[in-house]
Amino acid sequence: MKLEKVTGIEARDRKWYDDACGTALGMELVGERWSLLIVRELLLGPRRFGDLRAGLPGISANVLTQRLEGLAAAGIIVHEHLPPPARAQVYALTVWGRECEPVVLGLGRWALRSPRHDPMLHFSPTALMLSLKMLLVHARVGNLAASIGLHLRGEDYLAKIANGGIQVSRAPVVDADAVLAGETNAFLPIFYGGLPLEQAVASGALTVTGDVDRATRFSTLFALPEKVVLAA
Amino acid sequence: MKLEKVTGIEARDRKWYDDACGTALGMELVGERWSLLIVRELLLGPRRFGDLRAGLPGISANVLTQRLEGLAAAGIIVHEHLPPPARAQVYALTVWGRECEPVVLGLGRWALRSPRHDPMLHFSPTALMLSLKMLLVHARVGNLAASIGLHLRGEDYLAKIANGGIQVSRAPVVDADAVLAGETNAFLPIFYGGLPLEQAVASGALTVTGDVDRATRFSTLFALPEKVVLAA
DNA sequence: CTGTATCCGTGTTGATACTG
DNA sequence: CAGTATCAACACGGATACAG
Repeated sequence: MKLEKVTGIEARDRKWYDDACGTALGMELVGERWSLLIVRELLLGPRRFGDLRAGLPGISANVLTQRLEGLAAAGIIVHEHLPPPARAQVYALTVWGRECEPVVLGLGRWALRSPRHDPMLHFSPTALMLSLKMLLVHARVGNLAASIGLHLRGEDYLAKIANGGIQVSRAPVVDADAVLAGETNAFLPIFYGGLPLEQAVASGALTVTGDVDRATRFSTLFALPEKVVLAA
Repeated sequence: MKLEKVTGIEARDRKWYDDACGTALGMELVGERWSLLIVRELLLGPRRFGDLRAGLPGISANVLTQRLEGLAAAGIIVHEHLPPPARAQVYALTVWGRECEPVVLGLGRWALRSPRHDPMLHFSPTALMLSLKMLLVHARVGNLAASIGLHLRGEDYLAKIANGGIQVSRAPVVDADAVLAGETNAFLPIFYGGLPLEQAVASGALTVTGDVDRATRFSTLFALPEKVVLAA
């Protein structure tokens, strides 16, 4: 073989920041293209290769493989081969990996003040569920308690409002007070654009079953942060 | 079938994630190589081109130029040409840009659990001051009030402990209770490694003037997060 | 279905040298 | 001091082919 191995090592060194600062290390760990979005897709539980591709518009298989290897080598995710007869492989966050959720949410909340944000782009079910956690206006919750199911791209998700906070998970929507179903992007005008839920239902953008009142109250708990005004 | 203009546009598009998720937008805004570290260097106030190069080991001038342009175009920083006779150019965070401080600190705090962290690498004065904010153990502060000056690479910094919290800034060390001076890396064993301040002074690694008692108490307020144990 | 391993065109990075 | 110009590596994304 050639000296590719040597140049490969040098290339890796060049990718690092040589900085003792934790933030620099953080960017080495999850700052590569796609890495943090892979973490995002795993925040609601283990996923398979194909699930990740579906949630990440435009990533190619080889790059996804590389990133998964890198994240696993760093101890942020683990690659689990489930035994037969399940015979599935999944990628899951480690405990430490899950601890970066506040960073993922905080970055998103900050970035959404940018005028550059375009809500018409692809929006994965996981991203939608996390956005609820990201953009809940705590002051609006009051003493509401609700368990709202979301049916997105064939999967069940759950959002639970209790004690002024919210929990989201990928879980069957049984014993939810109400269940919403529709395209992920159809939820944005309702949760963040002030569109009344009943109007979205009337237009056929989504469907509600169960306690419509509670679903309607739920739909008003969220808000996008105020946009930044850029000086010309 | 390919026109050069078209490929140029496609190339730009390729850099983005085409994702409505805020986290993806955040990675577009500050996820490029070096970008978040430039923001870090600006968190304590405006800096000049040369200051940034000095704080960022290994960045090249052309890349720094590109990143500054990108961050300015995004509205995260502004490039200010000061009028004569000052005749200096500085880069400063916008109000919105400053708002990502919690993300910078949170990412650093999370990443420092990695076994990959190497405290022997380059450490900029700004990174040291921010690390105090990042790694303060609130429970240890009690009712301590202290104003500690740090003299780092010819510049004065200030850390103020009050009301159980900490404030850091780039400011003259006048009316500080005590002033510490030394290489940035010399502070790590003291703040995060449990090395007694007096011992570091005895070894000549740094100097203390003023209220040594208070400086010593100050030096015990911080801790690195617990390291992650990686499965073999 | 779940990846892995190629090749290839292009863009980005970083080192060096250079200019105002 | 504050950038710009140039250029050789290399990483990326897309396509494709292929293996378990």
